Amino acid sequence: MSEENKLVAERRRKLATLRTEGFDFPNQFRRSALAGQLHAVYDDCSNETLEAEPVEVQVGGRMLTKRLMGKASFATIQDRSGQIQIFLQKETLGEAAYIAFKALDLGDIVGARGTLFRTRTGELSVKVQELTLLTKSLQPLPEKFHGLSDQEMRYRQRYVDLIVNEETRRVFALRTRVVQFLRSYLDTLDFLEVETPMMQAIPGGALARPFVTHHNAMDRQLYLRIAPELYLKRLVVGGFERVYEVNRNFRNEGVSTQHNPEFTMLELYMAYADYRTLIDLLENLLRSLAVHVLGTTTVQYQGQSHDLSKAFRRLSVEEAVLLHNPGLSAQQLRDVDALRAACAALGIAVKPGFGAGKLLIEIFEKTAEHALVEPTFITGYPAEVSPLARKTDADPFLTDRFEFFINGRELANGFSELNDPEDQAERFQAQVRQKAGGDDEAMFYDADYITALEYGMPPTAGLGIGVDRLVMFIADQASIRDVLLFPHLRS
RNA sequence: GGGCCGUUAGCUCAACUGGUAGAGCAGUGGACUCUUAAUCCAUUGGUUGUAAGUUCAAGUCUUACACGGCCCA
Repeated sequence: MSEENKLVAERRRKLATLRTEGFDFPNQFRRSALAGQLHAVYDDCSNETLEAEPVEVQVGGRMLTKRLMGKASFATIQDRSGQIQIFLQKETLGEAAYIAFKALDLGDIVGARGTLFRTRTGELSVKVQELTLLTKSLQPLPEKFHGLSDQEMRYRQRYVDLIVNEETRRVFALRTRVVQFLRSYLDTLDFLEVETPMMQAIPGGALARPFVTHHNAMDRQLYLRIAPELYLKRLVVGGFERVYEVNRNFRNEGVSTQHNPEFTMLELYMAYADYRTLIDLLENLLRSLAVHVLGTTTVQYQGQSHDLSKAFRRLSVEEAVLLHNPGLSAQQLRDVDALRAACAALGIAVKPGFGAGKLLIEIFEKTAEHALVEPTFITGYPAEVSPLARKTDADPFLTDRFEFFINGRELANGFSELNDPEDQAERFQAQVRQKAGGDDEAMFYDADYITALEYGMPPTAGLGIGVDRLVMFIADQASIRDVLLFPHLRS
């Protein structure tokens, strides 16, 4: 926009006038109370009580509504705790101050000193003795009734969304409580929170395309991490037997309602445990989380009710595939030719290098995953697609791995860790062959990680939880962008 | 990557089969000492996402592009 709009110009004129009168964005005003506290403490107080023993307060916040009359006015100010109404009379303030108040704009940030009272309709309010403009707002706020509803602007100008949309504030406050809960839950179990590199020379721990960056001083290519896994397991080798990390992973893929290029993962590693331990841990964690942040084990998600107090469903990949593909038999699930034919019938594009495990997972994702609506643990993932997981003793085609689904979406992934350094080296080599064959999501060979395993990692299980998706579920949001303060958008 | 939908005043939305773009809020001026989506009177505000095209005439039809939303891969 070449010419600034008239509403902004009007406010700039007001600011220029204010500056000539000495306004300088003052910062000495201090509050004695927040709106929410005042409501909590005094909402039950009668007006007689408030007048008998006057409560003087200093409140401050953004002015969101204004109801002007000739000699008295009401306005609402909002602080981090909520809103409170202020009442301004010409008689109390003096004529000049009252006129100055009338010239304020919605969105201005003010400080008010006065006493509490209750209006005739019973609303707790502050009768203002002195009003101070603290910050002049130059940009007009969205319409007061509908708020800001344009999705793009809500994401691009999240600060405006937060000012005017209570629901947005609720979701992000809830997100913070979810993350706090995850930390406290693990801290209680004697897990140690750690931080590991986000810039890695060898990106590992997941099958995904990495972002590439460059370190100028060292003239080296670095990758943004796709997962913290290999570093966290090095710490288990080091004797940190219970560790976790909560932070960002970066994956160079498309954007959707379920994907953002940077997203938050909680990964935890627990020595002297196996994947079953972590299935139980996750089930308990989710149940406790719901009770802690929502006050109930019944979670409503997009019109669907999920009762987390019941034992979660458990099913193997192969069972799920057989359930949704009546034409396939158990024997065929290990038969490359049969699986290849099934993929062709389902319209799944496959590559020549795909083995039975990879083909099986393709069929699972196409036919079964979306149907996992109720909370479900899926177990028995093929070794071919699980290069860091321990093989199942009785059936080395599979690994001791699980994923957790709600509403057809993967929320978590865990397994008994592969701690045999020679097996791990072979799996890395298989990945390198796939990468050479054109699979740019395949893993690199991480020699130092093998060395770490050669020092000996105790039997260990690990779990990763997609925090954004978990928050989507808990906060009943359909899009990942609604649980990310600043989601990725094209610029 | 593919399909469908959307983009109009600062914001929320109208504008029928193509016929010179309207309302509410916000703003401006005025009235009003208990309002709370305050009310009442008056009033300013638009290169209809961008660029082409069809037409006497385009917000409306066509094409391309940009950005967004939903669905699919």
